[in-house]
Amino acid sequence: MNNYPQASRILVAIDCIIFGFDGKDIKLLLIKRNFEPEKGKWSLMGGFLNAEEDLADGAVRILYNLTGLKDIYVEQLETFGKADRDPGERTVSVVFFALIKIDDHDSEAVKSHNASWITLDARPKLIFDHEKMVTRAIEHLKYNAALHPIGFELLPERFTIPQLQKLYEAIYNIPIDRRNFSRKLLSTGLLIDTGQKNNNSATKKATLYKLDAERYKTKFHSFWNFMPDSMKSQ
Amino acid sequence: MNNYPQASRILVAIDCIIFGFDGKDIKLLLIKRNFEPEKGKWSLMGGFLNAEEDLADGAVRILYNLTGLKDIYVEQLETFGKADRDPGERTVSVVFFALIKIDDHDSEAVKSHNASWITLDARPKLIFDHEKMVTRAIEHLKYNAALHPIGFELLPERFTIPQLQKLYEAIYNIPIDRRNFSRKLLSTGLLIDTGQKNNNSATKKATLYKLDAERYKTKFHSFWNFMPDSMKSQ
DNA sequence: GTTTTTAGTGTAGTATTGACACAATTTAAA
DNA sequence: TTTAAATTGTGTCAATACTACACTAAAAAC
Repeated sequence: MNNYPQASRILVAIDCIIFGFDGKDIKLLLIKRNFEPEKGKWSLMGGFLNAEEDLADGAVRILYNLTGLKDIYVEQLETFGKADRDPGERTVSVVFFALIKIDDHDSEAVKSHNASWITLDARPKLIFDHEKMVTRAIEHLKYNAALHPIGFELLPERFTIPQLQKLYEAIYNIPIDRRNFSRKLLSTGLLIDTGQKNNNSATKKATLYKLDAERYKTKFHSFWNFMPDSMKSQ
Repeated sequence: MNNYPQASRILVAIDCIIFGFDGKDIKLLLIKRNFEPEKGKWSLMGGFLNAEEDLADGAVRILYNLTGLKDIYVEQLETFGKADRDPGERTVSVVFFALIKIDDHDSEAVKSHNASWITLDARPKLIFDHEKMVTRAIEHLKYNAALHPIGFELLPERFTIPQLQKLYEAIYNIPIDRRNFSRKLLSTGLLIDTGQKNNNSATKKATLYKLDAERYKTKFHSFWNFMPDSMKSQ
């Protein structure tokens, strides 16, 4: 069966931008390629879409191979399709955006892929158009974290409001007023007080919250103002 | 040169969702296929990505073929990649989202492609997964028109505030308070009073505005609240 | 002229936000 | 044991933005 004899068949790649948060900095999971081409250079984790594989399944497969995690937050970000983007052969790359709880990942799998967590500031030069992909992903993170409750995906299941604030301060690289932030967050009704306190604090222990899973699902697509208005015009 | 001998080469299609506004309803430009496969059925305008063509150029080419327009608002929306989405052959489709000023298009080109403007409510069953693509595009329009000044792309260069309001009411299918809408719009500083009045009105003639091109560019990525808050939680 | 329809502006009450101060908790050092 | 330092939790007030309204002006039809 060949309905489209004149059309070109093209390689379809999948590349993954994987963000994590260590309590202080936003980090990217990048691999130092130990295979050709471009062996020894830094790149995003990726692979090719298989002939009979759904696109979304391909992304999950590649993310699982690197992190050992299956239930992580993934969004399709954008497809990069400049004709000359891969000098080896014409390749269209579908880029996925993933947020993971950094402590959950399988460090053996990461090590075997020659991958490392690298802060955004310290990221090396990347192959092909991967730097553009990362830039686009950072924009996406900044844009969406202000409107939708995705920040939680980067934190442990139980987290404190100060932790969440540090996360947002890292994303936007600005200081946020503690009191206004706390008021805004609690008013969303997304947070449930677990009754527990954080114990890795050297001073006053903060309350541990968890997400209200039901509300999180139903309200995910609402718009929120997680950030001060002044930030949103940036 | 074949660096990736084991990977599969796949057809890459481009499909375009083209929105227009006739002053009353949001419309979609759909084609009734006069070619195989699925001849006689309704679908989105599309085509295959050429071997040495940039992805974005492919979208512009396909949009130009159908509408005769080159400078239109286009965004990449999402790539659809279910393994079985095209029964003819495995095809990954990159979907583009376009907004056009409905009076500007080349009606001869549209006619020759067997295409028609169809209101959202009246749209027929579409081939493959095109209905999912349309649903996704409508979501995207609703989401983005509330936050960014994209509605203007559907109106003539000179437009009135009541026209703009009818557009937003059509997008969200809700009535909007005239006075609050006008105040909010003018406060963005995006509108320039042309000094002219609309003359296709049977009663009081409305002021014609145009976009402040400079402000439009620099402020495009700011968040705005074009819609009442009550709407945004839907 | 009078009526009908649409456009343009104003205002008062309410809710949200931003900028701030103060009290409470915990550990470590004095 | 007390004190200091750091961090968390809560409260208040003024400014701003939003909502729900009412009124005036312009244009054409009768």
